[in-house]
Amino acid sequence: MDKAATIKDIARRLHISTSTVSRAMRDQPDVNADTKKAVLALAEELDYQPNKVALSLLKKHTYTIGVLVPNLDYFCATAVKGIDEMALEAGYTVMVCQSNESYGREVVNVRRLLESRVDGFIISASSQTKAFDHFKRLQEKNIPMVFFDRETPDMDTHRVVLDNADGAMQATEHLLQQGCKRIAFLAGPPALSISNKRKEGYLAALKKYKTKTDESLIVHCDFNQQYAQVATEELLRRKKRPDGIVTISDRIAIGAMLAIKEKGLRMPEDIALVGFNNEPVTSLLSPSISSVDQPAFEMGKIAARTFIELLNSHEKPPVSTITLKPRLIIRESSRIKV
Amino acid sequence: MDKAATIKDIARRLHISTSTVSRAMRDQPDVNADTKKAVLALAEELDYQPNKVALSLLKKHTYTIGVLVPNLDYFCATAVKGIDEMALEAGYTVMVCQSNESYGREVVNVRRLLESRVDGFIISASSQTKAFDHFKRLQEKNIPMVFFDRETPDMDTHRVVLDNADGAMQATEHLLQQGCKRIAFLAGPPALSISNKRKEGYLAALKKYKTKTDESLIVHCDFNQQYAQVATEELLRRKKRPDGIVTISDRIAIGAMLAIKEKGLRMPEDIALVGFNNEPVTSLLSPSISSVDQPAFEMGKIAARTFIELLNSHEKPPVSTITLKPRLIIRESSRIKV
DNA sequence: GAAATTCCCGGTACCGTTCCCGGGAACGTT
DNA sequence: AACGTTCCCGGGAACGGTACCGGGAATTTC
Repeated sequence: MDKAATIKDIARRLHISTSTVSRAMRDQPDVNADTKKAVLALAEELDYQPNKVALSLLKKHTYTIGVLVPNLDYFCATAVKGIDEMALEAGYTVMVCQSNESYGREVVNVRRLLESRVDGFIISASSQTKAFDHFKRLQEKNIPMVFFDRETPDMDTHRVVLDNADGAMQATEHLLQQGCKRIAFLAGPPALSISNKRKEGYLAALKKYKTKTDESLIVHCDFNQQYAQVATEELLRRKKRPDGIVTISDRIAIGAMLAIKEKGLRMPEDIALVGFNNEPVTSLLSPSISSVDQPAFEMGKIAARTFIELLNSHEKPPVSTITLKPRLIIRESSRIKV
Repeated sequence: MDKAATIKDIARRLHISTSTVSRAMRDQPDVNADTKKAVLALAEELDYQPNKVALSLLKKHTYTIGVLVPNLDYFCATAVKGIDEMALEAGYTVMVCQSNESYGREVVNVRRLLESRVDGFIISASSQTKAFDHFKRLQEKNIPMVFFDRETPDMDTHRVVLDNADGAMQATEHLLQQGCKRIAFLAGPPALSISNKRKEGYLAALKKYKTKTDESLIVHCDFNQQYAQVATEELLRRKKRPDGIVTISDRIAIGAMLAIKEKGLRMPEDIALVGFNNEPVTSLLSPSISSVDQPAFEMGKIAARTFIELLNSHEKPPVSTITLKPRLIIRESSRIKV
């Protein structure tokens, strides 16, 4: 890379001081109109761009946000797009790191981003993360951070989350209204907050409708479509098989769907199904799959906005939790024509 | 954010000079074993992390890669994952910017990343980009860059691309072998290199099988599923409707599929269909959609590796073009049982 | 006409780190 | 005893930019 033009180059060629050039570039007072014009002209000619690295060193912030996500699937990619949008508007750039749902990778990524001196973090934690020291260290250093989607227990942080319980509740309630009597719940890793919240909603709906809960109908299947398929096959082999399934993700719902089709059962007549995320694919399958929609793009934008407000306020604001509302999208997989 | 410990803090507390601390931290000679131990211990205690920003200023490189992609859909997200993987391994961090297929946004992103002093760029150009000044300026400044997927005409740059012509050729040839006589081609924006290359492959296959080409069967439909659906509806309304469709993306193929289903036509008996990208969704639809698989993850990894090699070699290596091979995955949408 | 004000500009320190150079102390070599 | 090595260490400059302070010249004010 050729060395880029610096403020010194301009100063030298114009026989003025770097201070003056600096002032001229930033449209500050205390600089003659003619010199300013000369500076600006030469800057244009040399394609001068202020060196953000030097500024970062001086001002002690980098105008970059470290974004930590488990992956870049539909939901996260959409959320990242929202973050990006907001960040760009506010003059920030974004460093995205994927943990691939691995705790070790997450720790490494935090470290790297910290070394790069990001101004703070926007985080959706890996599902395998059970220790939170790496996050707590950030908190001790008073580094701003905002969590979104995947919450972390035992930490006082800003969060932007979905009302997960409500989402699962809507889904479960819907199936109950359609006449389902035995509703299974395909959950994620046992330690995952969103999975547990959704389970609460599922249980609450059953309780509300005075349906007895059967713990054996709750199956943990990671985020794996394959695994979900196997788990569903097992469910369908039981003598008292479920007539409805609520899942915590569309991937899992698809796994379930494959198992149901394989078995030759009809959807929704024999068994109704609801996914979570409202990925575009759900509307394309046949039958199309009902799913709980979460405003991913919005969530990203709000997380970024919260983060930036956090940065700009110097008196530390109290931690806030912003909860967004899910919306059940009913499709063929659960619409029982009466 | 609390101020992080610096090398000066350590030096002061140990009554030694910053030079010595610096040497100790980097395991250099010319430092006594005891002092080194003391430095390391104190560094640990203060959770000292070298300030990369200061280093960047001094060394004139930031160990960050600017990644420019049109979006984060399946293909790009997978490629970015490959880039990320490779970058992490080599000690680089990645700044991902999405252009949302907008030329203006792309220009802005180049500028921002340049201000952030990334060491170079890995780029897949926006489909709306027809002027390349923003890229050429990079080239003039000798800033390393590698293009992947979306090529740019008239520029001598390193590239990692798919053999797009071959991919479309395989798809078209396959349909011809299945007995299709009138094969339509759903293309992308007319200026998009990958679209044009694939068109060439399509035409080459027709020629090879001595099938006469009909320009009216080539329809440009952006990357829009909706538009593809409308375009296909129009195709199907013609008196001499096509009996096969080759598309340049799975999104477009899905649009086409919706139109075909709407019309009540059978796939593949009445009309056969092949997509491009081999997104997971293609295997889930019914009928499942044949698609040309491209090794996105690999492409990302190779692009990153090429980029890093480019950085490390100081004598400028000649521009290289690495071409990866596509692989046609045949599914129900085009498998005609004879 | 002296004083005060305005208008411009330059010098210097600083951000955190590395690198180069120089030099003192201890040791070994003749 | 004089010299050369080796081992450690510190001082300064540099990276590119901004902020603060101080000051000369021109202009205004009384």
